[in-house]
Amino acid sequence: MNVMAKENQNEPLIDSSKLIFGIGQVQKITGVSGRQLRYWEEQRYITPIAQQKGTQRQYSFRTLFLIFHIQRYLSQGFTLQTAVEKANEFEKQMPILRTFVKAQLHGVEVAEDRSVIDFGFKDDTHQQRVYGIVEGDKTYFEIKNVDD
DNA sequence: TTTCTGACA
DNA sequence: TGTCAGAA
Repeated sequence: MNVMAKENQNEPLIDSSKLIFGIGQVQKITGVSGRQLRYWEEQRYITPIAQQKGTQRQYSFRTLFLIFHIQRYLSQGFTLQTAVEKANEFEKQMPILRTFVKAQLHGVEVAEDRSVIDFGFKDDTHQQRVYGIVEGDKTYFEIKNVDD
């Protein structure tokens, strides 16, 4: 049997809601120009934190993340409109992925050649256990019977 | 110094 | 989208 490292509980996460970025920071982090950010805002693709008239824009971590992905899709050749749609779609998938991973990630055993991710039992019968194998760039699943 | 809005050889 | 101007 493999000795899995039980390193769950990622509780102490930073309050992403308190992470605010100025337009200059966003430019450096995402590579998106201020001109583009203002244009995207004008097109209502992104929305800075509610501010008044000509004050400096502030972006939430959530928005920074969205901007990052829009830029990522743009660099892949998609049009701005499509990039925005894909970025928003990805954001919808995030909570689903988070929920699944948080519930199914039982442990990770790291090794140089072959790392193993423990996804727990396949089902309620607790007869088989699912493992995700990572060998360099190669990844695949492995299901083992829990025969004692 | 940085950011804001408006404009366009 | 870049870039320049004039102001904050």
